[in-house]
Amino acid sequence: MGQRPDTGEEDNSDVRRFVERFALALHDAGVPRMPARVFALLLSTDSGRLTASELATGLGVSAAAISGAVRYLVQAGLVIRDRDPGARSDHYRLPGDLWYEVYFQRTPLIEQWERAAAEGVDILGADTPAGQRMQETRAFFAFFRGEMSRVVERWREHREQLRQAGELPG
Amino acid sequence: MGQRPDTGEEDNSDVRRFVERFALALHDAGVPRMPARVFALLLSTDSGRLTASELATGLGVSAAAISGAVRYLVQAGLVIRDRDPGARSDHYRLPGDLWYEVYFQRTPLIEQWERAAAEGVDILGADTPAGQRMQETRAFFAFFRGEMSRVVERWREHREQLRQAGELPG
DNA sequence: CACACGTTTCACGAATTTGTGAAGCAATGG
DNA sequence: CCATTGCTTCACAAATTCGTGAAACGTGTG
Repeated sequence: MGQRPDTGEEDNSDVRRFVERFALALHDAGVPRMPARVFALLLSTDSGRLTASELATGLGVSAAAISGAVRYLVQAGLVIRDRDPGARSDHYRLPGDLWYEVYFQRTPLIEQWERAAAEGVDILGADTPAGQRMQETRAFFAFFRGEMSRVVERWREHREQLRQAGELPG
Repeated sequence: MGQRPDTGEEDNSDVRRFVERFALALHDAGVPRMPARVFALLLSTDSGRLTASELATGLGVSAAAISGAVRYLVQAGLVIRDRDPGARSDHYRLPGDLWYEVYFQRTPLIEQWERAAAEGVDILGADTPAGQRMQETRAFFAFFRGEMSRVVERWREHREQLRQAGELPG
């Protein structure tokens, strides 16, 4: 954890325990284990930006584990890979507008659910009780997808208010 | 699948494929495999209510697998266990207001995330960049929890509109 | 009351996920 | 140009999850 001053074993141990705990919560939400740990570690660093080597050291795992994890996170849009000109190392960093991006990246997943439900209506029969329940399920996902867009826009507004009220750093 | 007329192997096979597909989507969202399959099967039956034995037959698995799965779903509040007086079998059914209940049951999970983030602020230091990012994370979850309550209330209204417009069965 | 039924629990094998060490590959820098 | 660096890939072992069959348990019914 090159970005954190090492203020002692106990402090470091608290942070590491927190990282693992947060990663478990992400895992419960469906994120595979190593990507969850990488994301939680990035969240817990001052820079929000680490090399693969730093990630491996910070989590106490091999470079191979990091390679798989960051591939997942980059593909999911949860982490951005960049590199300074002339540098040897890729850096992995959090999106600038973090939670906006995280939830924005959920949209294709919800669309996928919506399509699955729509196909379910055909398969089950639009005039059957099961088909009608599935119709409602499709309508819910369509509705939810639209609402999520609005929620994350409102989050930005809300965050701005919190910043002006001094409750979040600006 | 006692509730579905068996209209032929191909039709049944489509439904079963759909169930497995939907279950995979639930699994991607963090639901363990067997509970996801049970939930998807209940969704796909006309009654939305099956015994353990019917669930086992419908999914082609053992009674033991169903026992574990329904324990998870009942504890998560996603399925309700009931029994007719004098019957030998428990039935497992979907909540009446399905998607309202599903998302309502997510609230404790969001609260858990919020608490984890609050603890992270302490651990990382409220005046560090990492701590401030975690402060924003906590604020996001608090905001999101409130918004989710509103979203599911709005869903009910929206669904009522769809019903009156004839786009959903009433 | 005895028996059958409908699970649930237990012990464990099968399947899948996770993460490793070593080799391979691409590119940086002297 | 070439040695070194910083990964990525590969083959596979370790860990975890998943699901089974059999036994145990609780209860409904004749």
